[in-house]
Amino acid sequence: MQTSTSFGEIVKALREARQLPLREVADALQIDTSMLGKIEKNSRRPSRKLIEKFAAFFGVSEKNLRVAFLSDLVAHQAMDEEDVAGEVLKVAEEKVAYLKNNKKREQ
Amino acid sequence: MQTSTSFGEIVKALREARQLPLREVADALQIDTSMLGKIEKNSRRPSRKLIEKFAAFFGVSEKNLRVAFLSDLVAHQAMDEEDVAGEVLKVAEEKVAYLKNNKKREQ
DNA sequence: CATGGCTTGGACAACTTCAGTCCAAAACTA
DNA sequence: TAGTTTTGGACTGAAGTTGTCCAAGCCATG
Repeated sequence: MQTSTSFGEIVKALREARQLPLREVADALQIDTSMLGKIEKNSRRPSRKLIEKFAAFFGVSEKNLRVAFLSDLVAHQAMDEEDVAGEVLKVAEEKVAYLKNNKKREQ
Repeated sequence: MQTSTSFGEIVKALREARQLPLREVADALQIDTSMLGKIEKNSRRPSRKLIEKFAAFFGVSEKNLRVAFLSDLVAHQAMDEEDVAGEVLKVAEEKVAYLKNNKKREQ
């Protein structure tokens, strides 16, 4: 699997590998067929709960799915200012490190 | 200036370095005093237009302010799932590179 | 070509989120 | 104590989102 694969593409690939129609997967996850189709096209976002269901249903790592989903969001947010997207992510990393540190000390 | 400085902290530092009260800066930028106070506390987000005004008013790099602001957003979004925040940013970088590539080819 | 299931996407209502403002209380200064 | 600054609660209107319903398009197979 490529790393630059959107959450929707991953879910679609998993479904097609099992040769299941949207309807069946949607039923299993208790969502609308149309909703699932949109998630696969990245035009609707899965809730965290739904990501868990995907992981359970397809038997894949929930953590990986969460990373795939969140990195989509983050990447697109960074691309809001395309010219500085790379720098934004670099600085964000420093901030994350800083925030994690702070949290530790608060405990 | 530290790199892990929030947008609000930067703005506040700039204002205090000039010894200006919130009111004066707010008037210059044509926003509510309370709004500016909240922006300095990172509890309200500046619009892009406002970021431009900040840069112009304080005579600092607009790009730097945009990076500071967006990286705040991105860092906090990544921290929504603290346990995978680092990985999220790493994958997001790959996705950004990928998206930029795609855009180039489309031209 | 007709019937069936599959996929796609527009329209919509319910809901959530958020910027921006107003106002009053608290904090500070002189 | 008066005047100024800072803080934050409450609120409104605007914008965005979610999840669903429905209809049209698609593509197999009989």
